Amino acid sequence: MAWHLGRFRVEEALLLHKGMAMTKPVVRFAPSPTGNLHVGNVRTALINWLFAKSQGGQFLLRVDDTDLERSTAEYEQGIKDDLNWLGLTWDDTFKQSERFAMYDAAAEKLREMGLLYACYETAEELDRQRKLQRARGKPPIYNRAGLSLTDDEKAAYEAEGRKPHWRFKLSGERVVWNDLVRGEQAIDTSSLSDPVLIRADGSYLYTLPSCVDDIEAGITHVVRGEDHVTNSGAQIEIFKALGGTAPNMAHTPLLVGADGASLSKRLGSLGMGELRGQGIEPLAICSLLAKLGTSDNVEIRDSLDRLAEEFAFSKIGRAPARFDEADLKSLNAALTHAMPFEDAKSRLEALDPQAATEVFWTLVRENCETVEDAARFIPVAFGDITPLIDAEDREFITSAASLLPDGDFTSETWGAWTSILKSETGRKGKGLFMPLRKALTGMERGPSVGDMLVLMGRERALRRLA
RNA sequence: GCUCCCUUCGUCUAUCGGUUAGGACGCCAGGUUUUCAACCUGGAAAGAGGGGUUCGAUUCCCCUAGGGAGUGCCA
Repeated sequence: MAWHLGRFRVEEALLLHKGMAMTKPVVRFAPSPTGNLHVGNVRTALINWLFAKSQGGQFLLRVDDTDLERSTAEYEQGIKDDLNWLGLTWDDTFKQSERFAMYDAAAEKLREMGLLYACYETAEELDRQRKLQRARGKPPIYNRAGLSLTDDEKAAYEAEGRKPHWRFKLSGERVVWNDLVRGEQAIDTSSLSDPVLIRADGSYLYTLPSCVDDIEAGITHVVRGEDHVTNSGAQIEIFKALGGTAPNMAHTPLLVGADGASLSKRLGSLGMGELRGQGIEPLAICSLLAKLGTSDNVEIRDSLDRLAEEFAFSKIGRAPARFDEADLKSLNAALTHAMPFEDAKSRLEALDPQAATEVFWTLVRENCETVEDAARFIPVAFGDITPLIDAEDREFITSAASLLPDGDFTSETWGAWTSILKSETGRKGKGLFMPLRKALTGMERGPSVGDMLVLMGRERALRRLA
């Protein structure tokens, strides 16, 4: 037993030592401004952010807008707005479209090394080749024809008016890394096509700029979805060719829909704007996305900092996790039930200034799944409702009205009133309370009637009992 | 087609060969002397299938099935 303890101490000390020796992580989230953020994107952003914060590191926002055609300023702003709304603030941000000179220099370096070569096939030709290979049961890998082109042949293509696109020459060897989520990971680059780095129109695909920026920004960890694992294999070779060391890699399993099928079809309706419009709180989204697919229980957390404290790559599983909107709603309900008035205040004001009081909020919040649900109870307290009075209860309600205690309503009123009613009418339990609830609030469910009674006041109460 | 990854209650998961297979969410029942919510107590609920290895497999290996991803001049 003693040596056991001793051994644990040693391991712990080693871990501690490693942790202290490790430089603070720098991570980045790199969306393309060609659309809005959806839950999958947000999860990647969140995991990066949580990891950075958990280690006291930096979280950078890199706008991958090398595709000038599809990128828009609106989407870029939308992404930033969404991240801010979620609380995923960044330490620094930059756009790839402002750094073409750096990419040009990197491309030139690769050309000089003989690792970037010109190819002249058209997209259609390449497509045909791939189909042919596939039909023969072979993997559709680029045949590297461009690599053996003579200067004359290239000149002939250029004379035809063809412009080259440029591919990176993969080593053909196995690239191995220790993935923070997947463990030891190996990609056989001989099973990959040499990636196109520069299009025929001279524009860059994300592959090279991403590596250049990661090196330049000192990115220590690339954290993204597992749809990027093969990209990582190729990019590690690019990192090395450019003289950098590849960052640590972490590839998280993708999210799937509640039915276990791909989430992609649903993503359109699950933008942050949509969720916000449904009254979903940022923390509900972050809590779910931070815990889903991990060994932690999926529970609401009251702050991003708390989520960061609990974050660890080792908790993330390797199987795809199901994203269910119903889970989001129930987490949001839990958050709403306990939400402090201050957090709800401005939104209550937007519903109705009268409703923006602490008394009202703490009374109704446990019956709300979203802050906006409070709207249902505003007419009960401050306006008019249609009383629900069943024929068989008519007589009871009339006598109830006549027995209403005098004076202003207080927290004592309800108890006093119902006690009298109980002895006068012989009614008790549900038979006593439910008719009163339905008459006074017009609903079968809701917050405590006694408290609502105080809020609505004598005049409204009498009107409803009449 | 080919390559990679995955498969434990409905869901997220724990289990580092020997457990009454544990927890959480959800669900069901009861309680808390009106409802809802919250809370408390209890309950139902799982190792995809088939082969091995082993004294013993949820755990290790293989096959099958199912799911995810990649295989782009997308990211």
